[in-house]
Amino acid sequence: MSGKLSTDIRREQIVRAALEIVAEHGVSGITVKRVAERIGLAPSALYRHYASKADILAAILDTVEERQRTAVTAAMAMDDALAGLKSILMSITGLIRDHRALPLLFPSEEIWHGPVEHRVQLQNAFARFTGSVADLVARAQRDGQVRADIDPWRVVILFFGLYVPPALFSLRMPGSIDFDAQIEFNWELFVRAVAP
Amino acid sequence: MSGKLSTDIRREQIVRAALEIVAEHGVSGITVKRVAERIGLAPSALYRHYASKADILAAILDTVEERQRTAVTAAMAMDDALAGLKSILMSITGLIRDHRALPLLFPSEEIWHGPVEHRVQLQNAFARFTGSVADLVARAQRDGQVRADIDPWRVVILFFGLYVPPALFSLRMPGSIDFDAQIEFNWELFVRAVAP
DNA sequence: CCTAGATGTGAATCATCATTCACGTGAATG
DNA sequence: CATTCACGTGAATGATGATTCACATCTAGG
Repeated sequence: MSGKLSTDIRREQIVRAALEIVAEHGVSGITVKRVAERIGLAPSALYRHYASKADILAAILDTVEERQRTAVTAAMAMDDALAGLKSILMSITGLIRDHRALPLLFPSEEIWHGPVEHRVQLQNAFARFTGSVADLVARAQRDGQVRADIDPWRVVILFFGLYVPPALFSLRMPGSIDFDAQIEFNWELFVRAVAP
Repeated sequence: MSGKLSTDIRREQIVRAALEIVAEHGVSGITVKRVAERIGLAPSALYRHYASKADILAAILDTVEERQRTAVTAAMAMDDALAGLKSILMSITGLIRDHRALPLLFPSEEIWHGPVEHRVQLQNAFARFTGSVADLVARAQRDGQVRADIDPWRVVILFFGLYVPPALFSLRMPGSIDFDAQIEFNWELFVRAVAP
């Protein structure tokens, strides 16, 4: 019906479809059948483009990882460390707006107890991310934007608290929260909390 | 081998086993076979005690809900509203220590797209919880412990940020975080952030 | 002691899922 | 224009999972 398309396009379609499915049915809701019918193919056709379902998951992780990486790189290049932190926060919230699935992806069992490469991939991406955030915090401390008597790593965890709950709320109780306004609110209180 | 036991005991065993499994394999990892073998029964035996797997999930929700409810009730009875908030935070972290599964339970797809009763049950428990926290925040505002110019509901979401990320971190990257110390840290910065 | 109802079991059923494979088909390239 | 190869399909296959059921066995109450 819908003609043949190149593997490049199909791979993109598959990742996009899978990400949508995660938002609607969770990571364990990703099913070869579901992905296939969402892009109008027979299940078996997916194997022309990815060797396995695990490969699809890996591709999802790649996609998200790359967007996160560019966001972080841009933020690290900023002069104002605190502004860099806010830039990361904004990039992440943008990412979450695009893929509401995101807050379900990190804790998902399929990744953590699936093939080891998934775990390693996620852990590496995560270590890079938290490491960069910690760097920014430390820089902000040197610049007197953040009180110097606290452990940057602790601040990183607190930083996650700025967007994870809003993301979960807007996924699970949509309408009960104004995502952007809440992020803005959380950021302001965060700045207050860590101010010297 | 292990003799026959009363349904009351079996039901408790089943819920406990299922909760352990959630911590190890995620909510979608709950399997009749797994639960059964963990308590030394044949899979079919579970149906003597619960009508279905969905019923087991509901029982899990009941258990967690009840502990949360008693914790909140105690906190609401306190004179000092801010101390009440901290008391809730401490109860929740205790709950999380007992059932590391907890932070996976709330967002899980099995609950949100399973039988409608699950969704309703969870939403109600959640509404009760957030409502109580919001009450405490409002009281703290009246008592001058929290600045009065902010929306209590926003503070509630921020409050979640105090324990959700630490819980996820200690589940997924155990050893990378001192859970109790991080909670204490987050609480202190929270107090600073919302102070008048 | 002895029976009835509560517990427990293994086999069977039906569904879903990932994956494979022998077989079509279309489009670009010579 | 013909061929080739990437792309697509439907029908198996083998796992796994929830659930049922006819049948065993234990145990409490008479």
